[in-house]
Amino acid sequence: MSRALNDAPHVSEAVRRKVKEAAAALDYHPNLAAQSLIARRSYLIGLTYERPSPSYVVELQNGALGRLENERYRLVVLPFNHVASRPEELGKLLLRAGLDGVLLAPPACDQPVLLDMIERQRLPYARITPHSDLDRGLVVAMDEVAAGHTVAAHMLSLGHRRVGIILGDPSHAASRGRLEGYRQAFDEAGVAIDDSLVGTGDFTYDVGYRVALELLDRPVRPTAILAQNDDMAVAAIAAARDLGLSVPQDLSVAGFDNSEVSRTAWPPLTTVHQPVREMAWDAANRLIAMLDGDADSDAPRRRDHLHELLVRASTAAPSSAE
Amino acid sequence: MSRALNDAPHVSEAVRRKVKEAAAALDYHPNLAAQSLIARRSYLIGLTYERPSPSYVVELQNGALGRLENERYRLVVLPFNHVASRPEELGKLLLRAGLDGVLLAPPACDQPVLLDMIERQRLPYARITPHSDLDRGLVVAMDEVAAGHTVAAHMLSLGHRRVGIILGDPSHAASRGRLEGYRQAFDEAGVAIDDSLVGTGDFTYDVGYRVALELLDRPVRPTAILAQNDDMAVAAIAAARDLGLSVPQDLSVAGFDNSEVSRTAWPPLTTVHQPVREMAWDAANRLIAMLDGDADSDAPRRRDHLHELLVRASTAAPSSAE
DNA sequence: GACAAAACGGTAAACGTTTACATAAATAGG
DNA sequence: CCTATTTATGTAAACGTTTACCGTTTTGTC
Repeated sequence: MSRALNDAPHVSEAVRRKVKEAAAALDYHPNLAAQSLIARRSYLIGLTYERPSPSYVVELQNGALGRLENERYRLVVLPFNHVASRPEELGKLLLRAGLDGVLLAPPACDQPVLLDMIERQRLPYARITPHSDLDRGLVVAMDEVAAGHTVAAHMLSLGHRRVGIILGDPSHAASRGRLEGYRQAFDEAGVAIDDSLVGTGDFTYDVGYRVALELLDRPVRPTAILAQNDDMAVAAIAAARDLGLSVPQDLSVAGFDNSEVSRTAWPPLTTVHQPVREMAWDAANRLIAMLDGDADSDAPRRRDHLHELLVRASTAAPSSAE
Repeated sequence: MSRALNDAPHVSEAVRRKVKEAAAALDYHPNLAAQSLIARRSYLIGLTYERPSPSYVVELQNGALGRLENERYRLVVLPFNHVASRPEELGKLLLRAGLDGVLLAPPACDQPVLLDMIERQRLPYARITPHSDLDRGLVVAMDEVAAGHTVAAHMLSLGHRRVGIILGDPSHAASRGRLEGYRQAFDEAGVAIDDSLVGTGDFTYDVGYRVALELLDRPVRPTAILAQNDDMAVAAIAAARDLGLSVPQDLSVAGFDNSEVSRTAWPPLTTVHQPVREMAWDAANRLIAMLDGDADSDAPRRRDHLHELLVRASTAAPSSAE
């Protein structure tokens, strides 16, 4: 009888014990499908991602699993690349997987088509570090402003004053947030941002390289470059090298994302690490809260986590000759 | 009507189309719990592992996912470390997760207690690279003999004749298999294994170091060492360095496993890579075959995959002075 | 055009739980 | 001791599918 197993009221202690003993003796396990059917819940949470970097995927997964541990929920992994690459395909897969909710990491979390499909079916979801539509659904992100502030403050504290900036794609919220953080740090240090030293990239290596060349070609060269992601930062290092400048002696460079390339680059890149595990934990946490109905309606739909600055060999104090 | 959606016979084309259109219009998705209930299947396959190495986990997962793609089955990840570390706990979790089958990677696949529990509940399972009880359940492994052969043949082909061997824990099947492979390669090359140059370790760094010191202390020093895993191989490198020998000039060293340390060691270690992805694919494949009932009863319960030799900087021809 | 056979469509039982409800038993109050 | 109240237990409906069964319609053959 289900009442005994589930510690429901209106059942005597004696019967409860007997039932439980019998269940243990037969090693009986309740049928989850039947429970799901009646509860109208599968107790399955999906996780989609596409990042090729193993460490990212594992961090993401472990974060979510950490929250799901000791819960009834189980984690189903649904990587994007294992499916046709069209968001509609992923959407169908998600909707057919019978999930109670889904965690969306980039790039799935930024597919409006996918979000439309999911919302249409009323499938609860949480987005991890989305780059656009930041007010849609439950969002867990990094505080880009704070991160930008930290990395800029690091450069300024080393003594750099002529600092070049390579922006990412202006349509990305991260790009604007990081720039805002730079601004705050410059303001606090009483240093003005030299607009002629601000170039606009698009997060790709190639464009980053071109912008870096332009910045380094100025009559008064910057002593440091803040790039809004690692790809553009390594492009800046390459550009510097091609101009006969060495990093960090002649030029300090900092990136963003703690990507694989930031570690393998030479010199290794000072960069900002996203607290992936923590964010995934939080995303799972808020999704569960939503599913279990004890969602604070006054809880913010978006939550920002703190970054971590990784100081590596690509930044140093400007040489006194400068 | 379910017959129309499921392309069952005895339903007219017209009705079928109409039903399908209506279903699409309402974007109806069949309730998986109800389907599971009647089919007595959850279409969930579990994956347990404990390896801290992200690349291993991702390879494992991607291999399994690669096979599950386009199947009804979904993959549920159940890492060991996220649970209490006792195998009984993991067993309970597995049995309660309502899985149709489970893929067991080390160390879970080597827990007799766990296997007992799983078998008792008739939960189908496949073991990936088990180290003991190799004839229990469905087993997907690396052909250790072939791998041992390859790495030994590599050493011999470089010209080494006095080759030291550091065995792993003799109770591990891998240890015996790899040694057998060494033997075959030596036989083929017409070189005798010098028993005085064979030491027994236990796969740990410390013991590996001690054994390596002993081997290198012989009056006639070996020019190469075959270690049965990477930890012991890097221990051998350390031992050589402590004796003033440089690798690979004075001593060539090869390991096994392509572990993290084999890449970060200096010099990077020549080692044998397990085809993890491929094995996970195969494990999922055979598990599915079993679940779907089209299991060849004459198919072997164990399958060996081919390794991959990674030649890196720790092996070279013996210096002519030797 | 009649008959057999095949194709089709409707109905209901079954899957294994939970839960609401009804009934029965125990307890308490008058 | 009887009634009112609480507490315990049994029963049946419900969850959303699939499938077996049965009756009806269509098709094909002579």
